[in-house]
Amino acid sequence: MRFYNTLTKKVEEFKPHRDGEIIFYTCGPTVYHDQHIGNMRNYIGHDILDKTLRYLGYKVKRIMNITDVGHLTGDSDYGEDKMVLTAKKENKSVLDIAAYFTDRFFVDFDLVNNKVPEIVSPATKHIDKYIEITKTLIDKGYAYLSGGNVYFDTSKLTDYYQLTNHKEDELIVGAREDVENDPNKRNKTDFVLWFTKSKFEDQELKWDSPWGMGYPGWHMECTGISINHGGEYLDIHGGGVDNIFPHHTNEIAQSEAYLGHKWCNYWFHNEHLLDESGKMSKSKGATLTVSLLKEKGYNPLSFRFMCLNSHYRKQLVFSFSSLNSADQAYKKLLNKISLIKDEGILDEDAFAFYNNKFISHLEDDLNTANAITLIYDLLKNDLVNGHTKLDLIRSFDKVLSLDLIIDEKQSSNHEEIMALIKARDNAKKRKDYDMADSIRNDLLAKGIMLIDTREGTTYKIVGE
RNA sequence: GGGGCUUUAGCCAAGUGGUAAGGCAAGGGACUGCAACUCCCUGAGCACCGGUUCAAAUCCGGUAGGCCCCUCCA
Repeated sequence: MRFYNTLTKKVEEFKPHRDGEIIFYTCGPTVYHDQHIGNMRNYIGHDILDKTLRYLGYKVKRIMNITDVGHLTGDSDYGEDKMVLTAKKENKSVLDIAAYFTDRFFVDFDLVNNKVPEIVSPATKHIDKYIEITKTLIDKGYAYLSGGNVYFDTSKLTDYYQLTNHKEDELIVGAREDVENDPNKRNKTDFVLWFTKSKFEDQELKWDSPWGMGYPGWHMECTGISINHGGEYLDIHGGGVDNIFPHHTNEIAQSEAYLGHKWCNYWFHNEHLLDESGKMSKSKGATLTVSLLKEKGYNPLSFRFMCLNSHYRKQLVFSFSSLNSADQAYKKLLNKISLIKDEGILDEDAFAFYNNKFISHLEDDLNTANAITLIYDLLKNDLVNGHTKLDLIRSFDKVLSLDLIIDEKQSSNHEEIMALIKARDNAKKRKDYDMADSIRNDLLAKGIMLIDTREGTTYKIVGE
């Protein structure tokens, strides 16, 4: 398995710490708002990596956090906690808001057939760990108290910028105008581990700590959760490209300072989904979610199909015309597959041949576009029998998760449907087209679409 | 100002040294009571300029355009 490692900036062979076992951490959602389709593209990318590793036979333990506390707009104490802001606006408690958006997130997560990680943990469940880590960092001299808060001292590290090519002198603090400088910091890249002094006196979620009542800094949760659930060695840590700096950079800093050794060897980052005006943003008007696409009549899997036809490390511009195109292509593909007759016995050579090709595409930095193209090649190959084709596609779908095969041909009413098809054929022979159309329409209303082919009529279940 | 990515047919998109996958759309044809579906056929010399090479979309240099990051962010 080879994929691009942000840490080394190249595509490299993946080797976990323990043979055959992988600890894989994904930065999860901040639940003060809905996650838009761009966020979902990122989770689809992680899902493909997760499922590919399993397909290759690895035992994967995947961990994802839910950020439900302390996500300030900045590391200075002058930000505003988004959870609190939303709670105030909605007149609900912070945890109510978090629970609400967490549920909504997983609805969309499921709509695009993402597999839920083994461990999903809210940040608020690991406060003790954050305190312990912070305490240790102070003891080791990596952290200091200033203005009531605990800061990580980035000047204590020689390779703080290992994940990026930034140069200390060239960093512009406040490249964005909404960021204010924090006078409590010794170095401009220092960041908060624990807050006690907040100008937000109504901060709802606070915990006791050696430094007073307060709450953890933004970067701490991923370190705490991953170490609690994954141990001292992480194999893969993933997220969106925007998290490379400062979030992941700071995670590495505090985690390795705390552990005293190298923490995670592989960093996996997904590029952004853009809209026609540039980067999708939570603050840019209405949030386009997967659920909303569904309401508009799109199959959420068409969106997944669209994402998989592109590469996860390439920016992808979202537009409804490209979604329409993907939607059309996806439907056609399903049609073609539904017409495959389950004939013959498993052709093991053909299975191995195509399966190996499929694996080699995924092993090549997750080339899902080529993996999908392979299905088209397979469909066109007359030398492979239907049964083998179906087995292959069913197998590929373990990774692609596009619901390519609906095994419902033998559903309870199969006989009944076949009888109706026969009745329609007879009606057609009598040229009683009103009757024939009526049978076709009745079945369609029940979600069964008839397909006339040269070899006779078949059907497929279209649902709804 | 610094760092990174990107530019392939109308559109989406593979391809990282040997003379351009696939899909959508479009046109033509087959099938058909009609429709849908399906099947067959048809298209680009790879932003531009220069270099390396027997050979470049693929490597190097430059130019132009687009995008992202540089403490909200997937």
